Amino acid sequence: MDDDAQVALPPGIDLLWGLRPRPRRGPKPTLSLDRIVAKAVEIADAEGLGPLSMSRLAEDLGFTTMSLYRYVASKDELLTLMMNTAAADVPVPSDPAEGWRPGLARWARETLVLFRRHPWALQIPISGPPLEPNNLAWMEYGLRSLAGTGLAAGEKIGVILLINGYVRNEARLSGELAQGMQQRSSAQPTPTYGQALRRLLDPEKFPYLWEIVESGVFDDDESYGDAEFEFGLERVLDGIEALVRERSAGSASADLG
Amino acid sequence: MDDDAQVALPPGIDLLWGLRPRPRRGPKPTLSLDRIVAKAVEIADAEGLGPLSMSRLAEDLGFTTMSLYRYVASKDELLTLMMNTAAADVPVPSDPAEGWRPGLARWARETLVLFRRHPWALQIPISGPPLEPNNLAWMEYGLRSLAGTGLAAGEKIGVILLINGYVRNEARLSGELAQGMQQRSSAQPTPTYGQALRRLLDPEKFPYLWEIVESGVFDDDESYGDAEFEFGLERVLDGIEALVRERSAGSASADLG
DNA sequence: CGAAGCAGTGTACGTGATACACAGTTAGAC
DNA sequence: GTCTAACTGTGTATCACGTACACTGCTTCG
Repeated sequence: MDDDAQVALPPGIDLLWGLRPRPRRGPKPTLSLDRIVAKAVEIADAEGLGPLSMSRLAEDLGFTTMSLYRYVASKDELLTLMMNTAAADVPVPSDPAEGWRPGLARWARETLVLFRRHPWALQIPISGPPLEPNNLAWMEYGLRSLAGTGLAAGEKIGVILLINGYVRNEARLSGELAQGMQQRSSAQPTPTYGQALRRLLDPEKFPYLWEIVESGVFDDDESYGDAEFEFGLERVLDGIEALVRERSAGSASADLG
Repeated sequence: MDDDAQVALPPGIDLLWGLRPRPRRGPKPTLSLDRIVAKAVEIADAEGLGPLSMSRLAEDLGFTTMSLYRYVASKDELLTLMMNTAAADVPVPSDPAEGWRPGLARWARETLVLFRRHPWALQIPISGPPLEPNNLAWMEYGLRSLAGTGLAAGEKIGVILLINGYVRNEARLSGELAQGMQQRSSAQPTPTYGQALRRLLDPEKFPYLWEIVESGVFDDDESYGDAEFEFGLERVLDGIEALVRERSAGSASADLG
């Protein structure tokens, strides 16, 4: 009648929270979970998720493929562990006097750094809200900034998800762009986005798009930089500020009663 | 010295724009590209991208696996074609008198419908900006609303990408939630997000998250609905409105000279 | 009318994830 | 101290999947 192992957790989550019993007998392990995950992250950082196969990973570690399965139940589980590791560069506790807005902005920038450092983290298929300890710590970090705002619980989550979504999207866009540039500098001649559109588009059928193409914005590779990120972030924060003001006004009058 | 086939386009793009020569001799085809892509979309809509294998697809069509390769160069190409088909429910030309804000809001809602209908479209690995005709038409549709705003070309693109990103994120979130609910109703007992967090979290290490957990928002499956979408959308549009106002004020004074 | 080009098929290969059984190793039970 | 269960690293095997290649029979153009 213990309720500990009652409900199934997604693969790898129990391991991350130390809920999986450690082996007691047997030979000293030569490999280790940490080394496996670290190497996997290293490969994914450098070459993406595609070239990361269990055999490739094992080879880079100097072991056989199957040895990895002594530490990891499946590749799926490995990906979960990698996700947790990617979020391990845990942000410093922010100054409590910092306002919610600079706090969230800082959170957003650090999240962007995370996704730039580990672009594959955007492509891991996610089956639900995060349960990895480091990812939850990251969320906690964001929530801390909202503590004094008087927002309802659901609203706080909404704000966190909104910003996280914004950052993810920016990271994805700049990642795609970087990928395009990389391809262009490689062997086969891939055209610029602007070049491709000029060749394909019928100006009469796509007048508005054509106008943009003609402006030349699509021709330089440098489009999506930090300035765009900061600008969009401010827009999103503006929207949140409206909500915060509304709530703090309401709760202030209630508190003053 | 023709410059037509000079530069390489991503796989499938040439086909979509009618740039691939049609075969002249040989037996009458029994299969067709349209049927293949339609069936592929059907499978992906119903079961996701995972179960969509070339053999499964062929079987459902009543042909052999290899017959598909008479119409499609690779699975990658097939995915591109599917993407284009997903965006085929082309939006009606909007009333030109409609303001930019309701126009963009409508565009956002229709994009959300697209991603709800074809959740797999969010998971197709994208290597760059869209080149599929229907996806470009979709973009064009969004740009039309921005015609009278006086925004610069780069800003218009930024706005379009911002909204598209917001919608993608909301669709992803509600998709994940639906997936979780589906699993919960299946055989193995998967816990609610709230249940899982209650079991894993140390309230002292995650005080802010714990507060949310205690509030119960994580316990009902109904969290992410249309109300949240509309709310967040209005916030994003608020941010854009600020930009538009700034630009129209500037250009107005310039135009009046 | 004859051959070039093409549709659908069958076979085959390479890769990737992973189940399973085996040999050597180690920590406790007696 | 000894025995054995538990465990590590490995080799082998299987299955699913994407796709190259060669074959047969049909169609259309020169």
